[in-house]
Amino acid sequence: MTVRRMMDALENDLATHELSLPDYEVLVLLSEAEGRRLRMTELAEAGLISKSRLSHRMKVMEKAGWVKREACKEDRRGLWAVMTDRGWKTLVKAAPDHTESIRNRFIDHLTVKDQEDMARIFDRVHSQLREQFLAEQEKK
Amino acid sequence: MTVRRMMDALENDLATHELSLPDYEVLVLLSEAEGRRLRMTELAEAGLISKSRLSHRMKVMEKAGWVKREACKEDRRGLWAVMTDRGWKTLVKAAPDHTESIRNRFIDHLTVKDQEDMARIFDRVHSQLREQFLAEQEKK
DNA sequence: CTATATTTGTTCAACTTTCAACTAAAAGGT
DNA sequence: ACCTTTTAGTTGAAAGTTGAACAAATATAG
Repeated sequence: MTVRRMMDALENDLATHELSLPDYEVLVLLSEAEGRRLRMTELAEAGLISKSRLSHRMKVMEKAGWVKREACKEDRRGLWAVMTDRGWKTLVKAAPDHTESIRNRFIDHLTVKDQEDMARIFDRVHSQLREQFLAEQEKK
Repeated sequence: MTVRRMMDALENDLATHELSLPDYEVLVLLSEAEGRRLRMTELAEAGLISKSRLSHRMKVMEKAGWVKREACKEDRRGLWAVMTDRGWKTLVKAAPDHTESIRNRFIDHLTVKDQEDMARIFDRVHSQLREQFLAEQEKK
């Protein structure tokens, strides 16, 4: 419940920049990548979304001009998802507000110790989930 | 990211009972209510979803036989969302597994102190978000 | 080499969610 | 009483998501 409200609030704050949270995340992932580009599959996995969903989403984001898809020479099945300058600018403009809104709604209300506790706990849960996830994949 | 993975895992675990997380939450809310019934609007607000969404979802859940809608005498515009026996049974069957899966994927990996820390932090964030939410509503 | 299996990304159909428009009943104001 | 506004809930179209089926390219095994 808390988490849901949090997400809603962040989503809402991002809307000022005409971005949805999922799209924002895609841009962040690309921005962090070597050459601001990732193969579609890498991007989908990194973003924890399905290839199908990414494919659809890319169509929209491409039309909006934030990204483009480029053929991949090394593997002719593949495509590079590339962030455009326009996408970069949008992200650079949105990021400070987003960070600010996280700060406002979350971090500022915690003591330093709280933050450390959170980090520790999330780390633990995260690695646990990854393990379970991998184990469940195995079975297939 | 951690949160997303967590939700995905829980959703997945619930699928055994043919329930989605949102539907499960609706059932839980009804189960906790006086007479296992709530007015549509109350339910939507409690579940943090839109009335329209609830309306659509209820149609499906009604067809599945978990809930039904009853006319409301006091206010003839209104409807009661009522949990059926069938819904109750489904919930009773699913709940232990769901709890178990939360335990598995989350709680068991935390010390008692971690749990206390989490609770404290979430309480704080939650009440903060509620305040901000209310303040933002005011402006309209 | 060649046949088979796997991987990459897209597409289609079913379903869910959102947003704005709408009906009907209840409340309020004059 | 009468007219306006608000509230309850639904609807329909558009947008988003999912999962299975698919074509094309590559990798693997005999």
